Amino acid sequence: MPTQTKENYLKAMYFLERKGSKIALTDLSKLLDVSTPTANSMVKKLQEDEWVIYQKYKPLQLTEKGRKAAALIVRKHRLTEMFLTKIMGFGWEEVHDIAEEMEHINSDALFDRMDELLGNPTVDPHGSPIPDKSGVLVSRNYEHLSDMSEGQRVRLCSMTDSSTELLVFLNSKNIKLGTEMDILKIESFDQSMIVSYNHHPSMMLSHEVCKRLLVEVVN
Amino acid sequence: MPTQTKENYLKAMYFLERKGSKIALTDLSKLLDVSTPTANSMVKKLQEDEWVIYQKYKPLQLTEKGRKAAALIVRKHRLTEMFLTKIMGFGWEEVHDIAEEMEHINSDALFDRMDELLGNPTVDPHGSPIPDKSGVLVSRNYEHLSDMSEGQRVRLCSMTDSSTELLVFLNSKNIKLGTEMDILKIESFDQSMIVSYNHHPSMMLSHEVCKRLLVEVVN
DNA sequence: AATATTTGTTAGATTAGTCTAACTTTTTAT
DNA sequence: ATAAAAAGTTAGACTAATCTAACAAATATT
Ligand SMILES: [Mn+2]
Ligand SMILES: [Mn+2]
Ligand SMILES: [Mn+2]
Ligand SMILES: [Mn+2]
Repeated sequence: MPTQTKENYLKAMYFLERKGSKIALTDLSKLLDVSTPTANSMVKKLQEDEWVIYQKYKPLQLTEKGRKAAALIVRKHRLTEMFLTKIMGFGWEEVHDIAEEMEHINSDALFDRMDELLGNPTVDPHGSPIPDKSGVLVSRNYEHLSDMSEGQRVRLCSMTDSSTELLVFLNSKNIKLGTEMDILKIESFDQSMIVSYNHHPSMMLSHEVCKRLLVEVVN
Repeated sequence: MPTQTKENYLKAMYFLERKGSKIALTDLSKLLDVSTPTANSMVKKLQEDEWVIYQKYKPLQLTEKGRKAAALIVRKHRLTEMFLTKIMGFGWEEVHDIAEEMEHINSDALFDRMDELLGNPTVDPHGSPIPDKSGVLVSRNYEHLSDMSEGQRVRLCSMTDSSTELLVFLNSKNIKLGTEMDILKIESFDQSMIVSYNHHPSMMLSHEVCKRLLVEVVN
C-alpha cells in the first residue's frame, strides 16, 4: 500500500478522471493544493510502482491497479461518512473531514463491519455512489435541477458539490436527500426557481443552488 | 498538534513514565522500534516545542504539556477500543491495531460522540483506565493473580499485557473481564494455579498467565 | 506564422524521519 | 580504582514530501 500522501494523489486523479476525461497535472496540483513541480515529481514516483502511467507532456493516466486502489479509498471514505451519519448521528455536513482521515486506515475488518452494520449501502450521505469491494463504481445519471422545467416533480438524489456551505444551506431550508419538490415557476430573468415541498409551499432557489442539485423526475 | 510520528513518541514516553519512573532513551527506542540515534534526534526536536525536557545524558522527561497531549492520545485510543467492542461488535483481541491508527485522528467531535454513545466509560476493553477530557488518568491498584493465595475468590479486572496472544488464550478458556474465580490450589513446584469459575470447575493456569492477570479480591 | 499564454519540466534547496558507524559518557563489575 | 559494559551522542547519509526559480514545450491568440 502507498503512503497516505500517495493515496490522496491517487484519489485526486480518480476524481479528475471521472469527470473531465484527461487528467492534467495543473488540475491535480490545484486539487491537492501543492505546487506543480511537487505533483510532477510525485506522479513520477507513482509510476515506479505502476499506479500511474507517466509520459512527459502527456495527460496523466491511472493504471488499472491505481484506479482500483483509488476506488477502494473512496469506498472507505464514503462508508465512513455513511457510518458517521447513520450510526453515530452526525449531520451530513459534519462527516467529510473526518472521513478524509479515516479513509487511510488500514483495516479491512473495520470497513467490512461498517458495511455490514449499514446493510451494504450503495450511496453516501450526499448521494454519491460507494464503489463495491472490488473497486467497481456504478454511478447513476441524474439531472441538474437547473435543467428541469416548470410543472415537473423531482426528487433530490445527489449534488455536484457537497461542500459544507451547500449542505448547511440545504439544512436551513429543510431539504434532504429524497425530498420531492414541485417546480412551480422558473424566473426567466435569473433562472431562479420557485419550488414547493413538505411544509414549504413556496421556496425560492437561486440558479447557483439549482445547478448543484441532482434530481430525478418523479412520475 | 504534533505529527503522527511525534504523537507516538509522546505516547511511548507516557507509558514509560507511568511504569518505570525514569524514561531511558534506550527503552523509548526499543518501544518504538527505532534506533537510539533516531529517538535521540526526535526528543531534541520534541524539546523545541516544549513537549519534553531534554538534557544530555539525563533521563528524559515529559513537560506538563507533553504529558497532557500523550494522555489525550491514550484517551482516543481507549475510547476507540471500547467503541469497536461495545458498538461495533469486535472482540477485545481485534481492536488494538485499529485504535493505534485511529488515535491520531484529529476530531474532538468524533471522540466526544464515541464517549457519549458509550456512556462515558472509565476503562477500555482490557481494563485499562481511560484518561478524562483534561488528560487526567486515575488508575486503580489491582493485585497480580500470581500474588493471591489458595481459598481466595477474585475478579479479573485488567492485565499487565494485553497482547493478542494473551487475549486469544483467555478467549479459549472463556475468561473475560469480570470473571470471578476461586483459587482452589497453588502448585508449589511451578506456581501454577487451579481455579474454578463459571462452568469450568477446575482450570489450570500457568504462572506465566497468572503474573499477567490483575484482579481484585471478592468479599 | 509569429507571439503570447498556459502547461509542464528541471534544478536545487528544505524539513521530517529514519539509518549505520564511530565515538563519548555513565554505570556496573571486578 | 580500573576495566568492561551499557547507554547516549555525533556525524553523515538516505528517502519522502514539499517549495521557488528558471526554463521548455504545447496551446491559444492575434
Ligand atoms: Mn466526502
Ligand atoms: Mn485523505
Ligand atoms: Mn490498545
Ligand atoms: Mn499510534
